[in-house]
Amino acid sequence: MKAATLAFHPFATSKSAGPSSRPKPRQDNSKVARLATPCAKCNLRELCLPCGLKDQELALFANVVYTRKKVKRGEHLFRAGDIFDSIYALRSGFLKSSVVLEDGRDQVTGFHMAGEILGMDGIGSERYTADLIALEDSEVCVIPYGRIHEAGMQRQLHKAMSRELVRDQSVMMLLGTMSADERLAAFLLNLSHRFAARGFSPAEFHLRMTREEIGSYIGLSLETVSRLFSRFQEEGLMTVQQKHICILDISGLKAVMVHVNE
Amino acid sequence: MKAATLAFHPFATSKSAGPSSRPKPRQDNSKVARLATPCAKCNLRELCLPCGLKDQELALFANVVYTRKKVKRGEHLFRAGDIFDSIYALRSGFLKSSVVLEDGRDQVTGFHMAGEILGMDGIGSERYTADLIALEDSEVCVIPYGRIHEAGMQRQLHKAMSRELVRDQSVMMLLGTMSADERLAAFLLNLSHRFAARGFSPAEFHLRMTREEIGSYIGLSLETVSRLFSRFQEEGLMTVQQKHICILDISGLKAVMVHVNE
DNA sequence: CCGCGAAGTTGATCGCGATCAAAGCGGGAG
DNA sequence: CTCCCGCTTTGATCGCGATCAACTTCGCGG
Repeated sequence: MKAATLAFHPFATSKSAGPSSRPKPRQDNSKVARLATPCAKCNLRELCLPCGLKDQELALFANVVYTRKKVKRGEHLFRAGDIFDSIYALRSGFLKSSVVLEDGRDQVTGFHMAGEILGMDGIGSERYTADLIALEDSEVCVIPYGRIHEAGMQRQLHKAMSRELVRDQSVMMLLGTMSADERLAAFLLNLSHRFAARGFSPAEFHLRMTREEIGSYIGLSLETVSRLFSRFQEEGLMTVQQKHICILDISGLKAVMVHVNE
Repeated sequence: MKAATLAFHPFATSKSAGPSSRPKPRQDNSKVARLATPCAKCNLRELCLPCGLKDQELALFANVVYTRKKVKRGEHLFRAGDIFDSIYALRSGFLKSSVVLEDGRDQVTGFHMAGEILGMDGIGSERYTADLIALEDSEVCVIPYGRIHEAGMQRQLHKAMSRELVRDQSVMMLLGTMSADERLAAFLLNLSHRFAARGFSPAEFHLRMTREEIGSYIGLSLETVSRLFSRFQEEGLMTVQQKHICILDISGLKAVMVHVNE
């Protein structure tokens, strides 16, 4: 069911983009500036929204997606309440989404890596409902929602949204029924899996987020997250040096999720 | 932004359906049995998927939706793993969705009432990912996913899915950052709001689910849910007699969510 | 090079909510 | 009607994870 591992390096693609003098996209639809890397040549096309399209359809889609946008570490791609007009395909980098309650409490609701689609929460209400913040310098493709039908992309969009619904289900599961160890183990396994699907090592990677952000996402305090990292290390499941993670015993981690509570 | 209160009673509509000899829908597309209540006459059209469609488009949509299905209390509409082919519009009744972990733990992931769309989690993987179980005798309209485009309903579907994404966000918020009192208060306010949008009293209603199901949904034990009901009653916020709920002080309930933790 | 602030680690304590247990209550079947 | 079973309530206890606090490490800019 899972597609074969892809061998490319999306996080290293946007370095040669040149100086900051990027041309404004023109309003003239009939003759817009083409992307240096249109979808047909994009490393992420097996993973991104156009996934599964034929060449012909891909060309149509490329007509709609002709703008890129860079978001520097710490900056917002958009904020909750901004009016919705586009969804975004993450080309490179790493972002988090978070929502804020009236009283100031906030929670991280997701971490996003290359190939994922952002901003779909805005379709329903014409406004985005979450903040999207870059955890490292990132680049997205801008997909104007109003033109999605031109490309016959509705099906793909349905699928992307549906997959997000399913992901939310597992997070609800995690927050609703799992103990602290299980949550962290599940979180790490999820990251590992997603890195692997992008051609990176499933065992060794760099955390882009702080302990506090992890804790917020999985419903724990930052101290508990830190303690669990230490304990997993003692138990030989992994090594942790700051944000550099190395999973030594994947099946051991998986076992945490069943063994702990017997 | 919220539509005016609607005055109808979807939960009382399906009684006169007669004996169990309901005709099988025919395969012949050109001349299918028409529904007794097509979308154009349905009480739920302001709330349901075709919401916002013009008469003409509505007629197209009604061509696609020509089957109903009854689900008795305790029965499944579908199960996690079943192959996906249709989404469903809930016409009357009340259902829960739940997912099961390998080790048997399960969690309720949602409660659903008239006008809501079910099964969208299946679009991404061609399989449903949750169990859908009726908590009272219910009736749904069957919407074959493969024919959705005929009706030009993609936009509406996007919106429905997006709204569900946003709802999931608030559940994650609830599970991730709220205390027990806040969770139950938020849950009650949500129910109240949804009943009101369907023309029922926002203050007085009947819970279709058990304490255990509530607890599962909001991440608490059934005992804690029960204790909180008792406490809210002592505090004069509401009355509880088994499953019959009466909210006496809505703003008091809202205040629980900020006042408790100062 | 040093100094400073942000991020992370570790320890000690406390309280919320889970868990175990036992007693009411209610509704449906015979 | 009565019995029975599932749901609910209430009590007593315990443990996980939050919180408060102190200290360390890292990264960055001057």
